[in-house]
Order: sequence, then C-alpha cells, then structure tokens
Amino acid sequence: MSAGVRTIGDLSKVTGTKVETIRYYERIGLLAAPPRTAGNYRAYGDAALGRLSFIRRARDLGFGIDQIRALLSLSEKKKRSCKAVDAIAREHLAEVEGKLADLMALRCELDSIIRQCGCGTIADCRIIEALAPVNTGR
Amino acid sequence: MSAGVRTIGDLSKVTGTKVETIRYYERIGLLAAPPRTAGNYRAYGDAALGRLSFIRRARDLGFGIDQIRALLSLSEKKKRSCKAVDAIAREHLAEVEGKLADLMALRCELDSIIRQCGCGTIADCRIIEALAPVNTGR
DNA sequence: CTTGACCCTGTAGTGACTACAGGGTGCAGT
DNA sequence: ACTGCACCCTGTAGTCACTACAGGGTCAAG
Repeated sequence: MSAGVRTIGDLSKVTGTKVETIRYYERIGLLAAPPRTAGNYRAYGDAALGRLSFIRRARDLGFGIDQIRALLSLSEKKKRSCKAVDAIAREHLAEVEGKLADLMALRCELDSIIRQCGCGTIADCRIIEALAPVNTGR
Repeated sequence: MSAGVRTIGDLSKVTGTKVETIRYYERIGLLAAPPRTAGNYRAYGDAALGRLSFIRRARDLGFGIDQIRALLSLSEKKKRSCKAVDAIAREHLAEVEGKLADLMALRCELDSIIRQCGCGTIADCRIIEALAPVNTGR
C-alpha cells in the first residue's frame, strides 16, 4: 500500500470523490495544488490522499466547507487543546438538530394534510384547500 | 377587505415574501406578469395575492418550485380527481422522510463522536481521529 | 422643490458542487 | 508508426431558490 504517486482519477476512485470535485477543492484552497508530471497531470502523494479522505468524511457528516477548513487547520496543531474542535462539532450538531426539528414538524403537517384527502375532485381537495388562502379561487 | 390593486411592496408585506422573490417568481413564470401603472409599477389584483399566498404556503411545506407549478395547474382543474395532487404530496412526504432518516443517522454519528471527546490535546482528539483516515497525519 | 420611501431593470453572488466544450497525454494493440 | 481509447487539462456555465446590489425612475408629504 501507499504507493506514493497517484493521478486525480486514482484519488477519485479511492475516496469516492468525483474528479471535478477534487479540482473544485483545489480551486477553493481546500486541497493544495499538487506537483505536476511532465504531461501536466496532477501527481498526488499520500498526504493529499489523507487530506481528501478527511474532507470527504467531514462532508459525509454534513460539515460545511468553512467548518472543514477550520477542522483541518486545527488538526495540524497537535499540541493544542481540542476544545475548538469540540466546539465546531457541537455547533454542527446543533444545526443538525435544528433541521431535524424543522423537518419533523414539516412531516407532521404534511401527514395531516394528506390524511384529510378523500380523493374526490379537486374542487373538494383538502390538500389544495390547505394551501389556498381563505377566500380565493372560487 | 380585498381592495383590488396592490403594489409589489403591499404584496410583499401581506404574504411575507421579499420583493425580489416576487419578481423572481414572475421571471420564472410562477406568477403571471401583472398589469402596470402609468409609472411602470406592477399593479396586482386579488388573484395574484391568492396565487402568491398559495405558493408561499407550499414553499413553507417544502414543496419545490416544479411541484408547486404542478399543484397550481391542478388547482385550476376543479372537476378532475385530486389523485394527482395526492401523489405530489405523497412524493414530497417521502422525500421529507428520506431526509429525516438521513439526518437522524447523522445526528447519532455526530453525537457518538462528540461523546468520545475527552477534550485533551488535538493529538488525542477522538473527533479528529474519527475524521482522519487510518494511517495518516502521524 | 426637495427629501425619502418606494419602484424599475439587469446582473452577480450564495453553497457545494456538476456538466460540458474543446483540447492534450499516454498507453495498448496492430 | 499509427490508431483508438481512456484519461487528463482549463475554463465556463448550470443547478436551486433565492438574495443583494448598482444605477436609475416615480410618487407623495412637507
């Protein structure tokens, strides 16, 4: 393992990231621009692979790009306390919980609207009625 | 009530929609272009108000623009069965439930990662470790 | 007759990619 | 040597549903 030099396509396969996405990460400065081969191909080393894997896992956990930027920069300061890391993770957890609450409320509302539908004609449709304002469309 | 003619700002206040958003809905064909005053101001009637309220409620329930387009067009065919309406609502509910499941899984994962953090130094941080790939960054 | 709140169009930005178009590189097979 | 073909390169524009200007015009009150 750890062959040392990989093309962008290799990185793409290994990390499950699209080639365009890797180039995008480079453009926004999340991944460093790697050295190039004679033919101008990107040649990635193991460090780049590790960094990209880190990014992908953080993305899969729903962290935003800026949060990942912060996490990456913290992960290099080995001696410092990980309180800042903890804070970012907790902040993200709070965001997730907020979205979760919103979505659950949404589901309830949708569910109750749908259950009222007797599937007659549209003129009597409770779904349309729930959306329409009080005095309109008659 | 139902004064008959309103400016875009009135519509904005009554429906809680930003002025720019209303113009955006017109641009994408969700709202018809209203008649204009002598000074080239948009002059909305009650029907436009009703339509915009409908759109806002549907957006609040998380329906996408294309779904709303379909719902609006169905809502005008009073005599047809509301099965199609029901189908759109159920499809949306399924999407919401999918997102909900994803977010709940995410919350679990985040939660368990955060609980492992002993808040020592970054070198020992379980959160960073959970993100980093097996053999990297040493 | 000026001030300030409102309105107009058109364009560009958001987040995190994704999808081309139009070209170059590298290697296997013939 | 030549021909495919898969891969790589840059740069730009598109996605969704808005949002935010810039640079101007309109209108009613004081």
